[in-house]
Amino acid sequence: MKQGLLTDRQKEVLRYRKMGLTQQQVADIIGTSKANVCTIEKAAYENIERSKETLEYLYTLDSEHLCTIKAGTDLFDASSTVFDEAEKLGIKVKYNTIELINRIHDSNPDRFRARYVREDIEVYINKEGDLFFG
Amino acid sequence: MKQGLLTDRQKEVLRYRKMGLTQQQVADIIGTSKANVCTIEKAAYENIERSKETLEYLYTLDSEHLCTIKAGTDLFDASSTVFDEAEKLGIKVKYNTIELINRIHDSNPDRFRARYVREDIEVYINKEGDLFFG
DNA sequence: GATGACTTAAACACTTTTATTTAACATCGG
DNA sequence: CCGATGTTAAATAAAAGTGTTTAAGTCATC
Repeated sequence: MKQGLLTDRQKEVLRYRKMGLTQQQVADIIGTSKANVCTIEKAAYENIERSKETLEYLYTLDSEHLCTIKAGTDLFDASSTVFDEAEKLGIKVKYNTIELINRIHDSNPDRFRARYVREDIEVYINKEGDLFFG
Repeated sequence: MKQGLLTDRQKEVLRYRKMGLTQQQVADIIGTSKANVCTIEKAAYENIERSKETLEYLYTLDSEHLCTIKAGTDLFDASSTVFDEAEKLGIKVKYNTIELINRIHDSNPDRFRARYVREDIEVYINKEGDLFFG
């Protein structure tokens, strides 16, 4: 059983690229073509994407879909929606408004510009009132 | 490109098992042996583990190694070390002592016996002062 | 000590992923 | 237009992962 999804080759490329090297420079260092570096890098990001999807799936296993926060929504409006939808399902959300907003924000800070959501966020809830964001 | 790491078979088994069925019952439903259900379930959990490891790795990519907390260390001593080492690097840790101890502990509760660390913990830090534990 | 729930190992056919080459294509700044 | 950077497609050999069977192995409980 391999540890993690990324191969040694993929990690190698990722590390050099993170350092700011071009694909050609990485290719020279690890002794291959730039086309190959591109392919390896792409495969690495696909693996990362798949890892995220896999863990996402776990949340949905014992949770149900609560609502979708649409891109452009104000974070404060979104939190109202979450509470309303949870109430419809008869589930008490585990967090107060402040905690809820922090949790949404922390789940992926890149998805916000100030108080506004940049891309759709799927919200899941379980019977205990835990929330997950996809 | 498959979506997520889990195969349809693995998801199927996971879902039935989550419902509380025994491996034998699942085996009867999906038409195979209980030994096979066990194998599929195991493979599913290995894939989940690998997904976690993969995303963990991402953190360490834009972080640098701060220190190693040796097995046997008192958690309170460890937190002092973390602050000292971060200061040497000129990075301000994002958390206060209490938050830090909670974060270390939450990262993997099994690694502790009361206040004592049971196995070595690698600590990584990024420029923002975020900490990650490997 | 038999039964039910679960785990493990070996072997197998099968599918998917990986790294690689080569050759072509897109973009953009100078 | 040229050169650098990056992407893509097709082909291929090697490696890794999957589902399956069979047979043997815990471990707890009645």
